[in-house]
Amino acid sequence: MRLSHLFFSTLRDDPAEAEMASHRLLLRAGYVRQLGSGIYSLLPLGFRVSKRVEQVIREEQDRIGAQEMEMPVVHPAEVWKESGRYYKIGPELVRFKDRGDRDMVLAMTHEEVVAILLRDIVQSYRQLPMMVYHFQTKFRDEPRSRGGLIRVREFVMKDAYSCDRDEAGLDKSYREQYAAYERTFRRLGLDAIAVGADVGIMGGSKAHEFMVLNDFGEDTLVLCDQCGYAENQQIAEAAKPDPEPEDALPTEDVETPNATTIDALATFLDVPRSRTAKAAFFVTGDGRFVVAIVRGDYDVNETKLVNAIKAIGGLRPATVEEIRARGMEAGYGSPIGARDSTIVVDELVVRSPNLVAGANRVGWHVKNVNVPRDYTPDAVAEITNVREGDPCVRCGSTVKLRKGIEVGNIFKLGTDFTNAFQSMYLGEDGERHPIVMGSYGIGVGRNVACVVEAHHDEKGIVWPEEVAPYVAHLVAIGAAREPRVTEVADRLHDVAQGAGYWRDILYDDRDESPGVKFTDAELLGMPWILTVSPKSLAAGGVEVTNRATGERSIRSIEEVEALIRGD
RNA sequence: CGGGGUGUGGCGUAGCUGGCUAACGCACGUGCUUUGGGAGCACGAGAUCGUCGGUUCGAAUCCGACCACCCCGACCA
Repeated sequence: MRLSHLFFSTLRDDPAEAEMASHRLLLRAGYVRQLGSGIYSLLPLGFRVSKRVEQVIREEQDRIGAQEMEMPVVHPAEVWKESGRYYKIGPELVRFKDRGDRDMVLAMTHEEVVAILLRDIVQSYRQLPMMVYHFQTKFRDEPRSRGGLIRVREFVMKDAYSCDRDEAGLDKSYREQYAAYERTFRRLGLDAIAVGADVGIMGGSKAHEFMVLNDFGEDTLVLCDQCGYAENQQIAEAAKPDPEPEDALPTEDVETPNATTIDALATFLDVPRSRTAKAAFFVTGDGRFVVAIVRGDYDVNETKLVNAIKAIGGLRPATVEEIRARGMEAGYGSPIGARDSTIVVDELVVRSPNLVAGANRVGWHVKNVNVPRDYTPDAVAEITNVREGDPCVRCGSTVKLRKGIEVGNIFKLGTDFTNAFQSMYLGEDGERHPIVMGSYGIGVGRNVACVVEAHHDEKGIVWPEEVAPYVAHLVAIGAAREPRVTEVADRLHDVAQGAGYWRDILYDDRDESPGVKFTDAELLGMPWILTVSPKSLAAGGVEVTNRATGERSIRSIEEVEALIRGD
């Protein structure tokens, strides 16, 4: 590919909006362009990288016997109504009408379609197990996109679906996908770790997320170096040792002016935050009012809270008015005297005697509050976030918290979808059974961005060979002075056509100064930079530079041809 | 949706407080010179200053509404 005709342009200045290295470099080097919030075009270079990433994923899916296919982006809404997700999922599911006034949706994922296909196609246990996958555009109208390709609204995802006779079969498929994912991310040059995760809108019993550590990550991971414990903070269990036992003392009102936060309260009363109880107020998607109580030295984990009370439609923070309407006071809140509320208490609070809690009047708290003596919980559950330095729930050592980006996930779906769609097979026993499903996703563009996050330097991108858009970047210098330069460079470019794994090389044939060409070559990040110049020819051929290590050497033209051919 | 911020040629910005010819660097076109690390000179093209409305003799600048984008939160590959 001649750079003079490549549809791209490099930027000398950093784009103002790009904060992450991957976003900045992909924009500057001409791989992607933004069209709208969370909506990107892939320019030819970006498209090639994307296809290379897909190819790695494809090979690893094929290796475990998954069959590639393709399912549609636009679905009749009936499909999503039948599974119930049309009603469960909020505005991130884009709904519209076609010309016949029929409800339609843009697909966020494809469990429904797979279940329908299974219903049509699979009749007998002999057809199982079976795994399918496709690369397809998803549209999710996310509340907020961010980080360039890290979080977008339209993106291509590899989603695979395993279909088994029973749980044991699902376990096997799940393990195969787990292993395929480990191989996939290793080949992409990503250090991904698998963490246990919440099942979210997918339902099902078990899920792992594959994470790469990154300060811009949107998830917090709880990691134990000692025993290898790794879970998403959303579900990681908090190990909370028993407090010192004390006799329950009588409650006592205490005036606490302006102590609307735990920090202010603890400072004012000169007690540790662990001697206080914190109240957080939420409203569920279906209108229930929830009071969550945790000890002052912990934070509420909303995922655990949602799961503890099976909140429909998630949670949103309650307003001051809503809190007051239930007999409580924001900033001075506790369940004492609460009305029309679901009271969920962290189990540690039940074990902690004589806490300071809100009095539900402005400027006042209550000392020596004890549960269940002073109020009655509707539920007691473990609903706090693990904190940095907490004891590991598995081995007792100390955990650390790190930010991570989710590059892939695997879910044990079970039979929710196949039951909803009556996707049954006839078993050896002559009975009809629901097919047991798993689903497995990898976001292609996000992985491209993560590869750049992991593989760049101050000059630009440094592609691993496995995903590089081209194996080599050929730079011709001093062609005006020495006709042989053009002659040799053209020849190398010709040799590259259709040759080797990459089928082509990038050839900078532009009439630019050497500085511009070298700078662009380093920005674009091909694994090998080939320089043809009067100097290199005099020295015996072509200068070959390894972009990653900076090592350079002069090779004969024949040797370089062999490199390009991939010999 | 709540909070914060930004919209001025392709990119990065100045100008806005204190209204009056829209400026600078890069990129772009032509010519000459230059050619192993973001070249020089000359000439040139390119912006109804996000949109709509208001104030005013006069608005990029002041006021209002709207739109878009970015950042922080609530959600996910």
